[in-house]
Amino acid sequence: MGKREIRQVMILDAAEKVFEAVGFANAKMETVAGEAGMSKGSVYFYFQSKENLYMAITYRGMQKLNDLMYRCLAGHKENTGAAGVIGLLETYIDFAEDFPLYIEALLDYMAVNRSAASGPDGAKLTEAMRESIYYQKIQDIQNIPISLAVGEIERGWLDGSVKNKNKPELLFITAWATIVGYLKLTTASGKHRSTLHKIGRTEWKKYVLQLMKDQLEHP
Amino acid sequence: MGKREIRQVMILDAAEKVFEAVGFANAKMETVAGEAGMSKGSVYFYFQSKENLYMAITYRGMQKLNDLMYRCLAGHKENTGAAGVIGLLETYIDFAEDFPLYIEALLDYMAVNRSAASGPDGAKLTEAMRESIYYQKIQDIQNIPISLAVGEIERGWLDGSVKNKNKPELLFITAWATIVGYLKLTTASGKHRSTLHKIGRTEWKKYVLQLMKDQLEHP
Amino acid sequence: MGKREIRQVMILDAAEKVFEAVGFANAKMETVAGEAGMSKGSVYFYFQSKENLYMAITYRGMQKLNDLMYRCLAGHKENTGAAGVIGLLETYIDFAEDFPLYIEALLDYMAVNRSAASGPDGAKLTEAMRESIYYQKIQDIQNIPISLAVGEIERGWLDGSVKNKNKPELLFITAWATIVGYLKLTTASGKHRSTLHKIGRTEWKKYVLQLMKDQLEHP
Amino acid sequence: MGKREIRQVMILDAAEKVFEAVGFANAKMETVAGEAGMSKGSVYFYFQSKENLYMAITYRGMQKLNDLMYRCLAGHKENTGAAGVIGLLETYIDFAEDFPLYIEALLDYMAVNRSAASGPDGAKLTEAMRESIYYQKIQDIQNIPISLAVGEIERGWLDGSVKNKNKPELLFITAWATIVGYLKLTTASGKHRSTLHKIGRTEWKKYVLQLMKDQLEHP
DNA sequence: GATGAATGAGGTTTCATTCAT
DNA sequence: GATGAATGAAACCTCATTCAT
Repeated sequence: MGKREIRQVMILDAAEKVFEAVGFANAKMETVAGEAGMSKGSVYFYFQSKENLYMAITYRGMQKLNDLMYRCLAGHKENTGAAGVIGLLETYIDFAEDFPLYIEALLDYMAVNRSAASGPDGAKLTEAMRESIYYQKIQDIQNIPISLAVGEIERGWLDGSVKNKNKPELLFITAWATIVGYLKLTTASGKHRSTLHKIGRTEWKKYVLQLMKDQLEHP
Repeated sequence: MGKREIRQVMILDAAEKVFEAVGFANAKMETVAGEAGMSKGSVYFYFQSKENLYMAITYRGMQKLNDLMYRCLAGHKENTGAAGVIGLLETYIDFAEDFPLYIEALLDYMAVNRSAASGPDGAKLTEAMRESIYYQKIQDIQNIPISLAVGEIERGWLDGSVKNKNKPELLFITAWATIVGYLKLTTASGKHRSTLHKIGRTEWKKYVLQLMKDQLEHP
Repeated sequence: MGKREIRQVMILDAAEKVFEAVGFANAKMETVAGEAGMSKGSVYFYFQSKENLYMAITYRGMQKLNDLMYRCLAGHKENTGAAGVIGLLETYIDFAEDFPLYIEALLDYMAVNRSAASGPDGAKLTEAMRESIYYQKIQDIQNIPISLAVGEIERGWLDGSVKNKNKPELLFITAWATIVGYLKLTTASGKHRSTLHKIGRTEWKKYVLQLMKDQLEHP
Repeated sequence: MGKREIRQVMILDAAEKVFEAVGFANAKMETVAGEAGMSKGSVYFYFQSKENLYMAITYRGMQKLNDLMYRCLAGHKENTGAAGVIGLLETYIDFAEDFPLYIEALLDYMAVNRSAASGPDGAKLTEAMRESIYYQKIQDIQNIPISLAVGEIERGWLDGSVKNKNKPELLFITAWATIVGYLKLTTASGKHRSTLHKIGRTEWKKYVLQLMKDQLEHP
């Protein structure tokens, strides 16, 4: 890894820390630079705008997630499709716990992506994000997770481990939503996670995965 | 309703519209005032800061939700506890679809509430919100929905309609998370809702409610 | 004149002073605000950008020039066309001496106006100027001086005072260029005017007007 | 020409191109370096500051102009003084058309030169220019053109070709101003030259030279 | 000598909030 | 009470200049 890449990583690490702590809108580039141990100018040298920096982080998060999912499936080659699906979900839960900022970023990305032609105001942020060089890069890989999950569900149909005949997307999105929602309910600025109404994380995770398993096997 | 209250409501309505359209951070008090058909000074006369205005909206949302839930239960007095729970969930789904901003606001409130002592920076937002006169008012009523749900589950245990013996909170939070997550996955700035990966809203709602029913009846 | 107009004028006066002293590019909005005895925010309240402020000044200059020219012609109704032309030129010379910044601004305006589709870089200034609300207003009145001059020359043809049968524009533009050029040769940042190579201003003015007179009468 | 000189020339050529395209204030050293096919560091190695680079260009322009004027007079040794003067003017017109940036630079130089002690602010530019090593060099040769012209006029007096007995400077400065002014009226950023109010360049040049000839012969 | 990453002062613009009318 | 002009603290971003490699 060249010096250039190292410094880029330093900036990304610093930015993640800052964005996670105070949120994108409240984060100052100055703070990011300070956290990275360098000057504002350098941050702008490597990333050209605040939005671009955010998109770079989003890209990193998407890559990380895809990487984890591929890795997970690699370990489930010999297992049933159902096991693969559950493995992917567990991977996602862990990812969401470890990198809440990435989840936030990916949700923001989806929102931007969805709003084809947003209103007259507040569109500047959206515009700036779309102009980022990372925007397209993310486009290219954003559908990998859902494709993998759908693939595993279909594999489960063939090997008999998945009996639920609803659309794969229906199954997966519900699971996805549950995880995202749980994160939202228990996270403050992505930083502080806590017990919610007497339910601990481990307990919840076990319950949800069991629920998903039941769902898959439900005829 | 006196003139004062009328103007307050006009401001709240306008603020909701604006916050929903561009998000709290990007919203300008000027825009809110314009949308409300009055001057910035008036907005500050009735609400003392942007954060306070947001907390007022949050309070309004909380009241609305509680109202709907009470109303729902009133219609389920003769029904089983399970039916009551499902009714509450359906109420919440509809509430989330009709007032995504309220959901957002309530999540923000929970986040602020949770972060006991946030970091040295970025604490300003949090601080300002906690100083709002509405903050305590919300505190007092924030647990009503979950209490009602837990109550219905316990009633279901007694009348035999709920067989799942997991902690009531576990059941309810999972359902809650699923709904919140789905909203996050399909909403951009609270404004544009769309179909996600071929799954329509009605289809999804039916599926989720069925899933919840199965969960409750699962021994 | 309402309070609003008064403050606008105060800002314009201050801005003229600052722009004339250091040039548009080197002028700071802060300095303008200070010179006007108010805050930066106020300057932005009345004029929305630095470019817009400059265009407002340009518009003011154009209005001033037109006003002086109309006034001049009003005093020459009984005179020959040739006298009218000379009057207009004298008016312009005096205008140029009294308000060198206006000349500068008008030249800038013409340059922006001319560069229909400027190059890829440095076009931002141009773009910002064209977006000013004053840009169109100037468009509408920019041709008045030359029209008046051409009109006087044609009147001179009829009354026999102008014998030069070249295109009126040729006569006028040459005169115009001479004045503009002289200003350029003797002005530093529009502020300091001095004697150039032993030739005083009065001497030069007399000579140039005589030259123009000769030109008009030249068959 | 050594390698050093070659690189200097490459930088000067690039800088001229850039300054002409976007103007000195808007030009970036980065762009200059890129246009010259080398790094910013190199540009700073050969020229020590942006202002110094501009002064180097100014010096180059002054040299070029003087060279052209000497060359012109060399071809007019056998001709009358009047012919010499007209020749010099034609040389200057062509020079102005071919190198508008040089004209701009020379005017800037004169302005700096004139403002003995400019105001408290905005003096930085001026100061930086005066500190350039080229500043003095230009001082030494800046009066050559006007001296040559005055010389030719005086020669014209002797040989009878110039009958106008006004101060030579008066004659020459008026011609000079006309040319400079015309350039200002028809040039945008030194790049785009266009027809002004139906008057083409050739037509104008012919007219102006004739006008000058008449002036010289006018008793 | 050449390079280009690093710096940081400085500039424009925004917007929550205040307050005189 | 209502208004909207005024304020000024930030925040983003630029770019001339430096300097280690």
